[in-house]
Amino acid sequence: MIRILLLLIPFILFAQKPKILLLKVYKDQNITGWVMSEKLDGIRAYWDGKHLISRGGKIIHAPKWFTKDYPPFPIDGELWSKRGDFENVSSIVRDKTPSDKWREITHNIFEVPNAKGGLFKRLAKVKPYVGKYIKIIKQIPIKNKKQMQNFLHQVESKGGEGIVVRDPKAPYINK
DNA sequence: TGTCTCGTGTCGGGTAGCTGG
DNA sequence: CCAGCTACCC
DNA sequence: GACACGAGACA
Repeated sequence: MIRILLLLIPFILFAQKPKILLLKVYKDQNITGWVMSEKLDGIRAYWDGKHLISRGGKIIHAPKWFTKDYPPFPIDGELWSKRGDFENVSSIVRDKTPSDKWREITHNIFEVPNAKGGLFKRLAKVKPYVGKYIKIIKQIPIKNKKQMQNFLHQVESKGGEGIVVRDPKAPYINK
């Protein structure tokens, strides 16, 4: 129906590799008190503390210098460059022998697996590591439905894919 | 019974990688 | 080097 | 990801 996506509260565990949370289509639930962010159209990448792993569990060969300052704990986000550049990002990121084009890429974090507390507290753990390549996706508190619709239209007008809304109080459950 | 939701399966545009000629 | 097919991304 | 279907849940 609508092009808004809702983050699954209890999420699904992937076959073996990454424990990834998936998105559901926004229905019409109470989202007051929730947060929203732009849904970036890039490549999902999970950092397990040592390697970047794709949604399907494949290792993403990033240059040494790209992951040099990554944290020792897991973080999850989207490899992205700019709007409407998915094919390019896909190409860069999936190259087995990484090129200098990785300079264009940023890893936009939206989750910190295994961390305690609500979303903001978890994301705060990443702050010391934010730099040229690691970014934290801005989470905007939702005041009401209208404000959310405005944000969605704003994102779409800029060529964005949609927005993600989620409950910041929900902990990251590790099943 | 009709409607809505959710899980599963298939297909598609596009690129990387492997192999054989 | 190139065509054809598989594997992955969303 | 986009669709198409079918099994369940619900009123």
